Amino acid sequence: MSKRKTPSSENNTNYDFCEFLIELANYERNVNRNIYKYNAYRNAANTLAAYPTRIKSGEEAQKLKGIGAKIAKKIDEFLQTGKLQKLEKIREDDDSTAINLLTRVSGIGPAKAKELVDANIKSIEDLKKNKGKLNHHQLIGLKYFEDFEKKIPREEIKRIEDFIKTEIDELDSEYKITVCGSYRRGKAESGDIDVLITHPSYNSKDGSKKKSHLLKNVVEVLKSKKLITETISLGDVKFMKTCKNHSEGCVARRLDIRLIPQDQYYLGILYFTGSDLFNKNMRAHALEHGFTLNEYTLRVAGEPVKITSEEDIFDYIGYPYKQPSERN
DNA sequence: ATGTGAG
DNA sequence: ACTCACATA
Repeated sequence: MSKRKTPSSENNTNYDFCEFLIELANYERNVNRNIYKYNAYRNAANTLAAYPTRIKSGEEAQKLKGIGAKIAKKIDEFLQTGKLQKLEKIREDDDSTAINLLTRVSGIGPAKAKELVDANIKSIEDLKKNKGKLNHHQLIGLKYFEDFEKKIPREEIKRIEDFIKTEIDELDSEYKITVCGSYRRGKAESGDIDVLITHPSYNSKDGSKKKSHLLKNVVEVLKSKKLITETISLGDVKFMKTCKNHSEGCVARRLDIRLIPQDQYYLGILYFTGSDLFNKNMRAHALEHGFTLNEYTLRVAGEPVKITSEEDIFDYIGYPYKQPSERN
């Protein structure tokens, strides 16, 4: 999974326009720190992505909501020349490419990247010479810069899954463990490993009770067994770190472990299995039928519905059940 | 309390 | 879209 989101893609006759608009949007956000222009370009891209027919001129596009004279002009230029002067310049610009590079380091976002570039730190090499400017998370991102961009083969995740299940079962057999994300959707490779755990003693209703030890204990075991080698962050419910798999030539991986209250487990699994687009569509369907669906609860008229399986959620909102592999 | 970053 | 963790002030 990459850090940047690329939304509008398939069966979109205006895909090429959307592409350059999104590139411009990212430039405005990451380099100029102008969130308004960013939103304007994103809006325009979404409008064009939803438009059923091929746009033939800027004039035609300008009739659409969110597209004004400036974007219309760019569409004309793109139609006539196949490219944009402005984008060509941006792609050549030193600071702009440096910011795009630095932003690929986990923990470095647009703000930090800009700060670094302003201090004339523009490459991974420069970063290594200026570790003092980085926080804990960013240091790990730098250390494993290459590793974290490598995809994780399905078989490796499977081995890690089995390992975690075995070790945790030994710790406390009442834990339930599910590996979600694209792995659960059956993909041959994934960007990271997303593990959801729950325990019968942890319920969203017993509120104030601190249950963080349930997550910490798991992390401790996996640390002692050398699966977890570094911790990026460790909160009460969410935990991210890197793990090394000895048999895989020591590539560091991102492992994300979340503790979910038992009564919200299936909603969590649904949410973290994705895909993003699938979730979006399913939530939209829920809304149309008077439900609200999020990561934690399914509600009818504000009242939470009791869920005891993933199928339950589909049943309640009248959405045809889809196997994880059909949610791509 | 606020900004940042991740997912 | 929304929430969480962390680092500052």
